[in-house]
Amino acid sequence: MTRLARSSFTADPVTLAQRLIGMTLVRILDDGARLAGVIVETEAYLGVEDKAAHSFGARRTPRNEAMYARAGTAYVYFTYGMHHCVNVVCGRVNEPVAVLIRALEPVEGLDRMAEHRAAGRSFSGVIRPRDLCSGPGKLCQAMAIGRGLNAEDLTTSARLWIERPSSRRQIELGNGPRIGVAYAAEWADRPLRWWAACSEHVSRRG
DNA sequence: ATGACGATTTACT
DNA sequence: GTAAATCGTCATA
Repeated sequence: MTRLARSSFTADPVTLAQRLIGMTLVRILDDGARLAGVIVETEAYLGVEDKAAHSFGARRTPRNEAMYARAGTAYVYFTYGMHHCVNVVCGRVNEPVAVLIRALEPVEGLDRMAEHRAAGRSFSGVIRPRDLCSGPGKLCQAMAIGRGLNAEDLTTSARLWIERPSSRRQIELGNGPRIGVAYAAEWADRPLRWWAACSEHVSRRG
């Protein structure tokens, strides 16, 4: 497993969203524990023209500032009053495009992930692996990704990065409209979401 | 200062 | 399937 370098992130978001499927997201906790999951679902956000993107119309605020940073920067934001989502910034500097990581197949540290997911919920019981990281908010909770990791440089960070597996089989991809962007008018139906067709860990199929 | 709104998840009918 | 939870952010005044 080798960490992805800057050059792997400078692609356009449509290319990167597909390229990231099958890569591994790695998170090192403060106590040194290692959590990891294979990326199985992504969405591309195309920037100033994209009505679903936080950077639509070249909007630039303290919240989305990280979208304007170098490719390979993490953009973590808080939404719905209770969830975080993590993106990988790509493209060129000052071109606010990114890829949202929507689901992981958990592979390391499942016990710690379950602890994180169990916190603050009424249901107390066993959490099935497929409920650990099968959504953008879920995976951030499971991997303890919060505001403290916003603007983190994934190419140099000791806490968060992406690895390429030593051997990766060809992965069949599903493709369809993005989730939760009905407000984006003609951009709502554009097929900018991809997932690993064989995975049981995606947030939704079709 | 105020109000509307989420790149979601969960519980419940 | 539908609806509630919950609060930071941003546009407007």
